[in-house]
Amino acid sequence: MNLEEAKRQFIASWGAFGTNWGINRTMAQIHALLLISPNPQTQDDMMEALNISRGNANMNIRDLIGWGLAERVIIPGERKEYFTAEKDIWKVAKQIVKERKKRELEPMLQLMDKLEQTEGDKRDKEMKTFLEVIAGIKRLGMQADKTLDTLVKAEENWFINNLIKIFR
Amino acid sequence: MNLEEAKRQFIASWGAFGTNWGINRTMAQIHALLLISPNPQTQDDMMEALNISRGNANMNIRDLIGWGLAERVIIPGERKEYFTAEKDIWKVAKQIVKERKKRELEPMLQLMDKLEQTEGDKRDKEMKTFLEVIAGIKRLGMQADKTLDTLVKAEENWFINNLIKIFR
DNA sequence: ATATATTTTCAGAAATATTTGAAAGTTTAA
DNA sequence: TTAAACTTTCAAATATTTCTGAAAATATAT
Repeated sequence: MNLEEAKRQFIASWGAFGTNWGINRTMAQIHALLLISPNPQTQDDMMEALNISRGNANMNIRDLIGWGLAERVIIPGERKEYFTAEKDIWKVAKQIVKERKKRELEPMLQLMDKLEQTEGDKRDKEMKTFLEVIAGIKRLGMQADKTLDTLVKAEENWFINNLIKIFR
Repeated sequence: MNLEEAKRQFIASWGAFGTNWGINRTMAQIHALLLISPNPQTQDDMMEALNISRGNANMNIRDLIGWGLAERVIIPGERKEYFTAEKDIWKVAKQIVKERKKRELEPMLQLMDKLEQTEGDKRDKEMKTFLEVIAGIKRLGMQADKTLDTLVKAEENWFINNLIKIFR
């Protein structure tokens, strides 16, 4: 397989992969494109490479920036804006974990706190089952929260060396 | 808040939450319903509780079973099939990790292996960047694969006690 | 100031994913 | 058997998400 074909396949697969994780295809594809581009890209570069419209490109580039996965680059003397992505995959993964934690785990824990306050007879079977499930989710969520917090602060080597050793 | 309202909200939120993770709303809602139901439920129970059609219920119940998150229960003397879900959230989480790993991580690593074979001049900047990204993803993926493998074999307490201690 | 380049917005169009419901299939009881 | 109870299937309908493209807004150069 040659490079062009490999890139094409990487971008397509990354997009499909994103779809399974609630990330829109174009955003994942733009990210993939930036990952494998040695130089910063303009919006027009991406529109052409991925065959997408101006509006779509613009919106998804900005979402990527919102996720902390891409950033604007100023190139002196150039009128257009350029964009790049962090290429260290470990940092990328940490960033994604950090964002999803903030956007999803934390709100979910708040909901559990609220649902834990449900009023009713705790000897009732329905009530008991409900509260146990809520408590279980909360407990797991809190563990995950703590663990991921530490994870995003960890350095890669530290992570590999320790975690893999522990998990043997 | 009373129990009925709390249940309603839990089911709705679980469904919305699932959506962010590439899981269809109905499947997540059925799962939520089973989680908080002390007794096994029939398809008709679920159709009524969630206001969904027969076909939708049937298809998603079977998907849940395919994910190992629900199972059929035979109740002697009853004609209808009943369904339950594992209520230990730690086991549920492990099961989800196990399935997603099999369905997504493993195929992704296979793709990286293939893309790593891309032919071309390794001194070319485009080529170099591409191969480095692929290698990075592969490396992270393999770590995750190993780690998650051990995770799904771990017992909850063991996990809590060790991991949280390590990650301090 | 004016023109030109570039970015952003957003209503409608298109694509994708989900759901319905009726018909076909299967199982069980008598 | 036969019939009733129940489950499964899937084409079409619906709902949801994503994408387009042209117009508006903004920024930059002359």
